[in-house]
Amino acid sequence: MNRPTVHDIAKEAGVSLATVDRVLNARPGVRDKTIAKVQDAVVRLGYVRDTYAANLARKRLYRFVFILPEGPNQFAASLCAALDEAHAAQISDRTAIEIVRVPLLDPHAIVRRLRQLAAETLDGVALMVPETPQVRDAVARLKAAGVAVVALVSDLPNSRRDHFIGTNSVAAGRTAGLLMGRFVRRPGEVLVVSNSMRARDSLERRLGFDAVMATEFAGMRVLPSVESFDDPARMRAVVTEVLARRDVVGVYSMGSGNTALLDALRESGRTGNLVSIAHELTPTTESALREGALAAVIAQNVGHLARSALRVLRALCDGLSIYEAQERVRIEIILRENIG
Amino acid sequence: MNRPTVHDIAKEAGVSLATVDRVLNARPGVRDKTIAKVQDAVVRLGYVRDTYAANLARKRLYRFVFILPEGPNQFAASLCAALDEAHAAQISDRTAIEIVRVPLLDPHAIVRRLRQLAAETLDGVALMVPETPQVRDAVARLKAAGVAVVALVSDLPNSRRDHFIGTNSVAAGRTAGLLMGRFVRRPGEVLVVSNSMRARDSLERRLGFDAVMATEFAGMRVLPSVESFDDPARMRAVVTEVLARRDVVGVYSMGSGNTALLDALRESGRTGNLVSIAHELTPTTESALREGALAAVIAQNVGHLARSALRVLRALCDGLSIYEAQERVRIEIILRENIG
DNA sequence: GTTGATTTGAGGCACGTTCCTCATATACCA
DNA sequence: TGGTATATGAGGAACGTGCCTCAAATCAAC
Repeated sequence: MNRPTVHDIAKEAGVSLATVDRVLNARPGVRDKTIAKVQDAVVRLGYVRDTYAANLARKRLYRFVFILPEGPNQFAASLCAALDEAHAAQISDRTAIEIVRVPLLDPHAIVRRLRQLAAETLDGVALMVPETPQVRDAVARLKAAGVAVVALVSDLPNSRRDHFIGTNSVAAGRTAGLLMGRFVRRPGEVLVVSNSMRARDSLERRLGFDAVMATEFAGMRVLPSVESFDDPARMRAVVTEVLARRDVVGVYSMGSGNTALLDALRESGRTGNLVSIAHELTPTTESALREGALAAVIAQNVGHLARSALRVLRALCDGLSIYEAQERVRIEIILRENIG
Repeated sequence: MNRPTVHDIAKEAGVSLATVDRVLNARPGVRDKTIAKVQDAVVRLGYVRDTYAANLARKRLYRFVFILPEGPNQFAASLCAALDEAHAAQISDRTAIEIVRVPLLDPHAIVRRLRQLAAETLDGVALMVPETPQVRDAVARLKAAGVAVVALVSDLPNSRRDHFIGTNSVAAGRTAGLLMGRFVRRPGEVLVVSNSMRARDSLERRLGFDAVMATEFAGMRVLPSVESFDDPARMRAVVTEVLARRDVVGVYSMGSGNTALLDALRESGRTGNLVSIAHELTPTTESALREGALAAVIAQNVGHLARSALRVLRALCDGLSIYEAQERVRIEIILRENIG
């Protein structure tokens, strides 16, 4: 009736507790035949190790490192805050986390930092960095050293990462496109801005956005992406100029840098008859939503990202299966009325 | 450095382990002065009981009952499935759950069922039922018997429930209103349908919906609510008639019964130039989204509801604080592109 | 100053697991 | 057949907590 324990396994397999333990923890010195007997009993009884008791006995401490972009990135900042909060709330969790900020645009710095991580003192790493060959190598090294690796927010599909925690950027872009098409009430042009089209996320969002706009809202012309390269002044200047010269009915901001964008929009005095859509809920985008300068925000819940990353890393360390339904990060649509 | 244990508390307070145990578990036979000494040490060291070790020691089993509406309610069905899934995934959790379906429209049956619950064999109850005086009394009885009580999906604000897990219905209605106003492209009338306006949720959704429509989209006229009383035939007939006679540009479905509504809409052949918005993601609404018969669905994630209910009930049983950020259920907007 | 009640201390066993040690049993090889 | 290497068994201590018993200390009231 009750959950079977190691004792039950020992009895069922007709071996001693010590042997069961050796098998369960893959320690050497057991004949294959005996291993099979034990594993058989495990299956028959449906034994599942009590992780908490095991962690108690071995005084386990999960040591995780989070690699996040540095710089004036509000999204990364709120993700940091969410991580701290999740970590504090799960204080009973035997988990130590370290957050490392790296310059996003310098792949070598990222890899240098990854190399410094001593695999012996590390159980898992969560990475929010662009995929480069160097990063792929670094991931392979970590995996070879037995460290769990998850990609966070932005996937590393061609690396050996164990798991990706985040949303599908193409679908997010499609969602933005659908909202844009339905919100805009007259034909015209749509301005698309981004920090840098080198980022995979921006590319994929654009892909999805364009696909929907082209097939379903052919009355609107989507202009080529305008890049700001993390320079607020440039963002302001470019946006101001385009708004003045062209018949813009919508603005889609694919990346960060929304503060400068919104300043330019407000200055133009056209927030009233423009549909603007941005990504990620930050203090900037939230207040813009409330005030009406942004029509919608496409977001991923940072709290969810943080908690998922911690849960998935732990499951990977324990060799447990991952509860996909809980870890799927949803593409959220935030309007003025459902911010809370 | 490490988490303090009861041993550390004993040392810090200058008392024995037994006394610390008596204080922590509120057992009698300790002088007030000594209690204070121990509690002081707890605060000084920041002691937090290791719930897992405690549960291990006392072989704790959490026994929860979920009261959900019976009948052909797709939302309740998917909530059931989500509960089963959450429960299975958290098998290591020493939790036994029982799901009881009650006829929603019969308050007496609900209360009769609640009376049958033996408080001695029960740690917590989650209720998804309309608030009536009888239900309030039943909640008070459960609380008096030391049972944790949470309201699920639909709040019981005037009862003694410990917690509410769900969304703000007024805000959900406002969100629907905002979407309706922005999606509809010409003046006209909006049809609002509901199973029964006696349900608090429907009333509150209508309130929010009307508020937004009136203040921001005055060009549209919102018709009085049409009630179907859980009768698919009636729903079909009424909707078909209204669509034929009036200049309807949008349909807002506040409750369940979407299958019949969608049948009527499809039959009318007007899904193409109607904006229809419904609540809750079910097989019916999901396929309607994909096919374009529904423009949007306002939803709460049933998986999240289920997991939150389990977590909150456990936290209540253990006297732990609730991690609000994780338990806040969001008002989700689902379009064709972000269903996943 | 004694009595009796209350409060406190000391310790042990349990929970399910890990990780030891030490002794014994079995298999293999010469 | 003996010797050696390998497998297995038996048992114990520990992790942090709960819960129990029994004895000792302290206290209040007489």
